[in-house]
Amino acid sequence: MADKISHAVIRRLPKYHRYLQELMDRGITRISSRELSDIMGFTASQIRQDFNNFGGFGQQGYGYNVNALHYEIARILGLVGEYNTIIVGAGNLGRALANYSSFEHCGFKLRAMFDIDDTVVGKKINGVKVLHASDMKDFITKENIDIVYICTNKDSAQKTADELITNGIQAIWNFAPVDLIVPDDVVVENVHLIEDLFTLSYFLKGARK
Amino acid sequence: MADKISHAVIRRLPKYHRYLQELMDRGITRISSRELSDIMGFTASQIRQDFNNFGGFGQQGYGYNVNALHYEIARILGLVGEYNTIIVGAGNLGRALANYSSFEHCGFKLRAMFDIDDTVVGKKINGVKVLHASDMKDFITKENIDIVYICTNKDSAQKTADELITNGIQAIWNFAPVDLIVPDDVVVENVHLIEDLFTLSYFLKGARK
DNA sequence: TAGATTGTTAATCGATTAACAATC
DNA sequence: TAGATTGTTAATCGATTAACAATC
Repeated sequence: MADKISHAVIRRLPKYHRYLQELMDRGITRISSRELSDIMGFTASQIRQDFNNFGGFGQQGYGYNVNALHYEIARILGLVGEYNTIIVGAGNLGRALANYSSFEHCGFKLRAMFDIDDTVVGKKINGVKVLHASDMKDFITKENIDIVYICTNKDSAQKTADELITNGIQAIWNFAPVDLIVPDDVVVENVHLIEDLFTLSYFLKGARK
Repeated sequence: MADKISHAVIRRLPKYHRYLQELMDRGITRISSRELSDIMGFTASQIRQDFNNFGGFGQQGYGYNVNALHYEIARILGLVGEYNTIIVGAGNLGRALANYSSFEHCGFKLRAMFDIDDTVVGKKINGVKVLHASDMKDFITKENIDIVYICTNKDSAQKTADELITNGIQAIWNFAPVDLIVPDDVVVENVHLIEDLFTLSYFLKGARK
């Protein structure tokens, strides 16, 4: 337990969370690593290894309690409380994310959006105000913002990130097609959609040959 | 060269493509693995290994020709021609993707959108018609559709995928929060946004401790 | 108790890094 | 030719899988 958990393990946690949620929804209260292996496609061995990075959540001869395990993983992922979030860039993508209610349901509360375009500033999207980017600094500190979704174009992304970090932001969800340069204590999660599409293209080409 | 290229390598190709594009835009015609290492953050050794999976694109004592290398990677990724695409699900996410012109610029041409909701069917989004899902089968075959973006809710995603595959679709970009079950010759690329957000939450929680 | 299944150590596998001979 | 840098082999590192003793 403890030490440094590998990135590979952490990336699997949300998937465990999702499948355990589904089991709960179906009223299943108990599951073995073998059964979880069957439905998730990881090996039973890997599943046990993964969980044991964080402690012994199971019971020999029985398996895992679905509810308890789900809760533990939620806790590990930091999903027990709420996060305050904002979106920078009220273009198509920013607006789509604002309309996406799944994040809200999981505790990621959208407090405002920011843009520099006067045609959107002042409007509301899904009940959330679009403010001018010049008000961002004040808003972040006053409203205790935890996470920022960067939905600007690629040329503004780094400058935006710099300003956010200066004002204490430690978590950025970056949708702009650039690799942001940030200090060690800031975490960035990139969503580079076009790169996923290219990967798909690679395999499609292979399948056609 | 040849054999089976590892998934890890393939995932890096789009990033090489992006950085080489940038170098081209800046008028740089030549680069060494060492220099590329400096700007991309991969080791020079890894870069050379990666490229050599596909053949010797460099020249000893000189490095790599940026234009030639960029072209080779585009070719490997299958980005030389065009793809016909459709979107299933004209909700917020589907509409955002339809409005996202970057994909078009890279050769992924959106031919139509499909939905079952009469309030959107018949409308146009960014110049693309929203058709009724019942017309999908015909459209796919007539218009030679290569790639489908699934933007339905999670309950409809598998059924949609099944129908698509029955009608010959071999590449799916899945935005619904489920793991689609597909035959071996069908490629699926998942975008599970909420899982990325959970990962961000994990690291943010860690940074705060 | 006997059976089942975890927790955990050891073995294997694959990916990354280092080193260097080949060669432009 | 001398210097630079690739292509490629060997060494290392890390992650996955297998095995099994612990134990519920």
